Amino acid sequence: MFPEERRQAIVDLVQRHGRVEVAALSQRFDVTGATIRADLQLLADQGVLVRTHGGAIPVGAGLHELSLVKRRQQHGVQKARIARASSALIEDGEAVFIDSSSTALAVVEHVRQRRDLTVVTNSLVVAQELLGQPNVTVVMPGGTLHHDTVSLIDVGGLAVLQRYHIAKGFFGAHGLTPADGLTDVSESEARVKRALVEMCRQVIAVVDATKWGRTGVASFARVQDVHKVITDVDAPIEMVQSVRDLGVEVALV
Amino acid sequence: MFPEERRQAIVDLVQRHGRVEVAALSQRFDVTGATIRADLQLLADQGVLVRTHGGAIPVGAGLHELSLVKRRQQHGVQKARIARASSALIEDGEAVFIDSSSTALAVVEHVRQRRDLTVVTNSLVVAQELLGQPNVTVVMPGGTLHHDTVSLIDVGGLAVLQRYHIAKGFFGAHGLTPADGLTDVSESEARVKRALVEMCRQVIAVVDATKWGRTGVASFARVQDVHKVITDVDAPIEMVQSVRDLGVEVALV
DNA sequence: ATTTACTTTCATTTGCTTTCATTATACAGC
DNA sequence: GCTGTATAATGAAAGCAAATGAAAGTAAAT
Repeated sequence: MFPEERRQAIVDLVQRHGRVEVAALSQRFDVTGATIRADLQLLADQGVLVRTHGGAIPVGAGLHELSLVKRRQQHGVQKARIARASSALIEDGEAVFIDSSSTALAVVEHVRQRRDLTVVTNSLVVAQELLGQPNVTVVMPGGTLHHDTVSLIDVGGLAVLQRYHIAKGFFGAHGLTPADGLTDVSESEARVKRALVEMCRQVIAVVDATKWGRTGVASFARVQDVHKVITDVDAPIEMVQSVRDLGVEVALV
Repeated sequence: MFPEERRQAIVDLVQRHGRVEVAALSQRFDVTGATIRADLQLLADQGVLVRTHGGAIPVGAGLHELSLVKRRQQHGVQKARIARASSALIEDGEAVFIDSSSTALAVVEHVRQRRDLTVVTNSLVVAQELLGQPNVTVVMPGGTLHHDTVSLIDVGGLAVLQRYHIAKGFFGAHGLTPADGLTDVSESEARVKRALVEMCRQVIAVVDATKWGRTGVASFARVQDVHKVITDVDAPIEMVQSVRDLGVEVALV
């Protein structure tokens, strides 16, 4: 059995059974726990499952609200810094896109002082945050509501955005590597982002240090498609360098 | 059982049962109180529940509660009755439209028990309420966010809905008269509703008694376009009669 | 000869329990 | 209504066993 097959089998098991244990898996596939742990690590990095002590559970097992709150709290300081640096790029009167990642969400808090802004977003949370900001026009694409990310995913719904000229797009990501570019955990999510990357004159990636070197299941932008990466100082320096070598500006805040 | 699973189960319990006790939880999961307390601490820190002496109680999700409170302020009893009667018309597996009026919003509360429902709505509040209902697929049109009604208004964005066959549409209104039909307070709002009336096989107007005889600035449906009016017993009887004379079913609840 | 897949070893971390001093709650007596 | 006391809940600290990640080693494939 190839490692790939084993990993696929693990994914199947965790989906179908709701949980897997390291010990059980190591027995079933006749490998040691260390190997299983490596597999689980890999799959967790890809966002396919969630690692626990002693095993793993499927992604999305937790309430969406829980995960949103959780994600919002994690790395709060770095996110706030990244968000502040990002919002400094926004100019009055522009149209910008803000995606449904938690890092991009943090950008919203800083757009309050801008005037006559148009914010395009597929995130209900972003839209909600901007409600009651009379200086900001919020535009949303149509689509089906995705429970985990609280966002609309449907490429067909993007047609309504055609007439807007979006100056800058702020994209979060599950992972960022020089080779795979920006990646996300689901193909459907990635499909929308891919289309939106096309529509933004400038693509700005907002990713904290933990995202570097991680690869999700679906990529939505190559590094060359990105105009600017905003990340924090903990980002691995050699990876930052190779992204810079590809001609992309990387800001460490 | 993994710690994550236990915590998830605690969240489920506190949501469903309204309260949990440390002693009961520690017995149920076969761990000591100290462990349960640590779990509750963690969940309380995340804002998922509120800690009390001896246990915990649920916390309503921010806007969720807000909208609930708001909704119950005015004509609560009538609206609830109208909503209950309306939701009785919905059948499992259907696609229905629910608009952004407060009366239509009340219908949402009753769709929880339906299976495999598709709800089309341009209201962020409706979408929000249905989040976390795995049995309901939420579809939204694209558009610009209207601050007052918290809804998306943009006829262009409706294209994404073309492929859905919407069985029933529940429309609130600012006013209803035999002559002017259903009217709303803004032309832009009415324009969307007009298009949506076209798309629904059955148009159901949900209006409390105060709406009868009132006319807003823009009408979005003639009385003949409506298949059913659901209102309360306080509706002026002679006006109800003239609507019935036009061949429209009027239910007084 | 080099890469890939895996195992073994081991110091560290995690999750949990137990113990204990402190604090909150309930309620009986005034 | 108040107050003191009994009872229960709490958080902190210490201890323990299982799980873990990192590193070094082994074997097979290319």
